[in-house]
Amino acid sequence: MAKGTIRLADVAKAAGVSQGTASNVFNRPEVVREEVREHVLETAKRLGYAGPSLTGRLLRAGKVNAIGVAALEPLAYFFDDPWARALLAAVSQVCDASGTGLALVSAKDRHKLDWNIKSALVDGFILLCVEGGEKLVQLTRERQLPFIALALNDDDPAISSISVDNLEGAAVAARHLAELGHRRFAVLATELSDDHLGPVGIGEIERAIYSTSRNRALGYWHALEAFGISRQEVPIYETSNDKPSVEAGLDFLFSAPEPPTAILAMSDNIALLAINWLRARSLSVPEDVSVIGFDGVPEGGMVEPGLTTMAQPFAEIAQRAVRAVLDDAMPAEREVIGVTLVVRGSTAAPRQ
Amino acid sequence: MAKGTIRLADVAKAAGVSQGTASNVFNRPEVVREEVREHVLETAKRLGYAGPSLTGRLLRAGKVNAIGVAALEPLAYFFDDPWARALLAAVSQVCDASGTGLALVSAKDRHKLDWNIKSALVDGFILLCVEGGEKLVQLTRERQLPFIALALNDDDPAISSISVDNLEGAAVAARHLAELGHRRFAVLATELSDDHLGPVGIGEIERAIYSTSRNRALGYWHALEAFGISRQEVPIYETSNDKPSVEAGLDFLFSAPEPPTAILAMSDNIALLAINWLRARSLSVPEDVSVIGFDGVPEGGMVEPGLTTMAQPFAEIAQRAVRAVLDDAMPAEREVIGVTLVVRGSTAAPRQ
DNA sequence: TCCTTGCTTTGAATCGATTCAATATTGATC
DNA sequence: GATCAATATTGAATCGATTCAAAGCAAGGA
Repeated sequence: MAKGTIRLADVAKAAGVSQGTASNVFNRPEVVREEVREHVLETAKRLGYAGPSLTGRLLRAGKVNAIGVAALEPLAYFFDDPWARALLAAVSQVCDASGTGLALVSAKDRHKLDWNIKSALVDGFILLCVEGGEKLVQLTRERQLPFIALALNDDDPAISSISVDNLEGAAVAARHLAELGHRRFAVLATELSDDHLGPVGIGEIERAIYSTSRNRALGYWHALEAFGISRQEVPIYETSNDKPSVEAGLDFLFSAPEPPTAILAMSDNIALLAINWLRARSLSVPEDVSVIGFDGVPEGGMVEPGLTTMAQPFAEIAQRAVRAVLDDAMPAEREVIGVTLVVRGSTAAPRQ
Repeated sequence: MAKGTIRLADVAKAAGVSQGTASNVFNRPEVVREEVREHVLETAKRLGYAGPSLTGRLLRAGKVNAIGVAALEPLAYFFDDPWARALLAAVSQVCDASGTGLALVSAKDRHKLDWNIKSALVDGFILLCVEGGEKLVQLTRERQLPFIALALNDDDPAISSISVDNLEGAAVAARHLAELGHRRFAVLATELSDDHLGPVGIGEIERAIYSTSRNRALGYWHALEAFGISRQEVPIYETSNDKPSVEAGLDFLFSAPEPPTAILAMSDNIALLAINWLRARSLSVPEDVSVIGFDGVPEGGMVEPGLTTMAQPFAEIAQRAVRAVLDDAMPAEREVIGVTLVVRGSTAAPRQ
């Protein structure tokens, strides 16, 4: 099965037509006389021609018809992290519909990622700025291709980005629980700053470098204060969105003299881990403890009890992001999209 | 940010060097005098040159340095199905290490997939033959690129493929439970044939078109018969590997007069769903019912109790597949890899 | 017969880089 | 200052297609 050394030119010559005609047979068949077309096609088959080489074609066209999704994370991140997964599922949906290819571009190592971004055959990038967003943006800039940043922790209006309304979303989440009657809250946070885990104070929140997490915290506070709950009363524990740190956080929070009846988790991932932990301690959800997540990943609907959460409109985000990249039509600077409360079984009024 | 109309030739001219030298500056910098190199680099920056265009480069090189993973499934399948996810995570690991790009090529619609395969910019394909494997192989053949089929339900030795030893793996799983003392078994099967769900008889198993499922069933039978348990005694329920059909299967199996104490699930996905269902019915795992899965997806290790399963060596499979595709070195026809029993908390001796 | 019109086909230019044999330059040595 | 080896640079060919202005051709009308 020697890889075809047969070129379009060979087919053209063998069929006794010009290269231009041969090209048309494959690209605009309607323009060439049926008789000729069939003859060329037949010749091509006889020669074992594999069809116009993509590289030759795209060199001419200048378009790859594919977009890259990039993150400063190990490649497996795309398949492990629920949020990334949900987002990618949505993106692939959109790509599918528009016949656009999807390439995964990622590396935990900055230098490697740089190389990967430089050598990805794509027309543009969607950046998952979970971590090191600015670096990612910077790396991508050099490539001089359209790109759009998702969940970027940076307010630079020169970078086109789409993110969700963390402030308002968090407020709605906290309000939901407060209205159910909860008064003792605790927050399990996603990363606020690099290289830190554990309980965090008020000042640290305000100075947190990751604005996604910061805004969620501020949203919680804002809503709770309307119910007379001061921010001092709400312990916040910073996790790295994985099992060990979330469990450490729960150990910490539930060793307090008055453990919380309501947990505000900054991601569904954290919330799901928390529910597992609580269950293993025979604390029932939602009877003993209510848990609310953030993101709206599909897994939240598949566990028992279902996870109450603030759902991101993944489909819409994906739609806009892909369009923006493909049309090189950066949206009006920073776009902020709302999230909606989805009430399932993991939240209820506290016990009497 | 007008996309660079600046070519290497422009940079070369502006810097007053030949195009060859300019090319060397980017590709073999050590060969050009430092002074010149810096000058060229500087000129490039001044002009806003985005670096050598990939299309031009690859046209020359003939290599894309990327592989495609294809499946006859909706694109989101790669992110939803635990098995696909685990496999892709492993593949991306390998790609990462060798600096190879990864493109996802998929569509539920055969015609669309055809087009996607035709236009994917890759050096070869890894085929996930969960469904419609032959079609997938056929489509890919036309592209005349190296490919390797994973989990192919077809014994055609002309197609290079890698699969796991389903027969032996299933036997080990059943033996494990039988040795613990179980005598009442039930099987929750993955698809045996198209368009069928529900309880299946012995003859149907033997005639099943999907050899993966068939061999697992045969493996179970084989091992159990050594313990004096005939195949007639073991109910088999065919699911489509999703929540509704698995739950229907459990409803069916546990409405029997003597419900099973051990469940043989043909995928971890099924096993995990089963554990959830049992728990919701307050049947404890493993005290009331033992459950064993198949695949060894990471999720199995993250739930409580951990899932006992037959683990596929994803890393090894990925490694071999990627190498085979990249080197165009098809392995010795069909490769079959063993699976290993991983005992966790979901299996134990039955209650007295 | 000549001209028009509409449809096919041709052939050369082009896309943006890499490659390599040939040539130019440099430095060291006698 | 001449020679030689080592190192740098050049320039043209090449990869495999697409594109489009121009040319060819057949049919119909004047």
